[in-house]
Amino acid sequence: MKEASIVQKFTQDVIKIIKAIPSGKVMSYGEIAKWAGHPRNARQVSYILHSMTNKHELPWHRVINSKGKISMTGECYDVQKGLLEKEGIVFSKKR
DNA sequence: AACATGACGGACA
DNA sequence: GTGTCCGCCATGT
Repeated sequence: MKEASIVQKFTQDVIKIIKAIPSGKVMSYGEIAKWAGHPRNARQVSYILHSMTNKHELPWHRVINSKGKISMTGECYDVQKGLLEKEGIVFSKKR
């Protein structure tokens, strides 16, 4: 009875996809958004992660941008890099 | 309702 | 391959 449920449909879908990411793999926001049925909502995917990270155990560290690198603003970048390396993931050292 | 913001993506120089 | 600009769209004020 809440239209919000429809909006969260996108959120739930994104969460399910991210949780389905296998170890040693990474997905870009655009890819996830496209699989969720909203190929232009890459930005919203990042927004969802911000909202869910502390409520769901999402491997958000496996979610990166299309450039194959982490974008985040802040120290979290270092945390992600460490987690990714622990998963066996390596990306361009430049930038 | 309108404006500003943002863990992005793609195109262009 | 790197740097810069524009566009997409939900969320917050």
